[in-house]
Amino acid sequence: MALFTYTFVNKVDRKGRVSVPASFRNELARQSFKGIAVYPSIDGSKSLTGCEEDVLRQWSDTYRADDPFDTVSTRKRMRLFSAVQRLPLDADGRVLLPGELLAHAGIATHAAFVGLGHEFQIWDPAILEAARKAEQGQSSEDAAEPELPPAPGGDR
Amino acid sequence: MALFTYTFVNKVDRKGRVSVPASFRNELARQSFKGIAVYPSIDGSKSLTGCEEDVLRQWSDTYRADDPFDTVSTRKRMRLFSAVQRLPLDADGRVLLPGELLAHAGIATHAAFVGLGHEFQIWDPAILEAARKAEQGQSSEDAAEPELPPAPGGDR
DNA sequence: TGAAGTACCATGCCATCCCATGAAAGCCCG
DNA sequence: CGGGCTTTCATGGGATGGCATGGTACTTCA
Repeated sequence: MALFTYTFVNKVDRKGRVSVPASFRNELARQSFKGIAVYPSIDGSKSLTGCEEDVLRQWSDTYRADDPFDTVSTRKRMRLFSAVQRLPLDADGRVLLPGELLAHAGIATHAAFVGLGHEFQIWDPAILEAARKAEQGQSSEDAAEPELPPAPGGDR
Repeated sequence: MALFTYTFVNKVDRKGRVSVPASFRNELARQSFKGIAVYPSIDGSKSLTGCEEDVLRQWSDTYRADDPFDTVSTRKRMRLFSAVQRLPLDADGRVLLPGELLAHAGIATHAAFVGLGHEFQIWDPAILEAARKAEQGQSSEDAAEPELPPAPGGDR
């Protein structure tokens, strides 16, 4: 299973192309489809989420057991799957981010690939920085959750 | 499970390479991935923390079962994984510390590998010494907290 | 025929690989 | 017990290949 870590900032060229970080590509190398699955993040943030196909498949399998009359399940699946795009990697390890996705994430010239374990997110670096700051401000009132250490310093 | 002990000070060359102490490497030898996982220490100190990659994999596997709509899980994973860099060992047992991590820890020419049991930290030797001194100063008034033993004597 | 998308090629930097050196520790054997 | 040999480590440098990035040619569809 793929493991995505670290935060890489790459440039987006005029055509909307971005290099997927080499370490991410290595994690993807095992699967048959040479590309990534990307969709607007469902946590409401201005970002995109990407993962392997296998992860989507696994989620689909869990929803499969749901009651067909369960409208919540249907809404979730719509939210999750209806906007997923499978972006193929070109020969140089880049993907073309469609304008729709770029707009959703507010990405213009740079894209930050953020490793989240089995999946990753793509952010505009400035928006990401702002989101981290905002969360750090909250984290003090979040102290009720002892299992989670304070965020590692926003670097760079 | 690996057990890291003692404090080793090694040189950082112009390219940012450091030899991982041989005794640490021996502890890592069992796992498949030949390398270490490093991230800015979450205790706020000017240092890096390192561990085996297998530990990350275990964390990732537990999160993997989470519902994709669980935003708390996503936030946790962001804090856990977004700053973790996986550094492969070269043939001579060295890793390349990226400039970002060197800057965070204030490391220039020397790096102190500090064993902490199942994980370890990487410090600039001078900063480590200062931190130990500062802690020793506090330790008398800190005596109410028995969990923290007095800092061991300087290394060598 | 133009515009948009796609595949292919070019470049410069940096990480990785490979080899060399030297110091220290362990080992064997007299 | 001591001297020389061997091995393990830490360290340095040069060379090669990968990677991010930019551009150009070609294809496709309206």
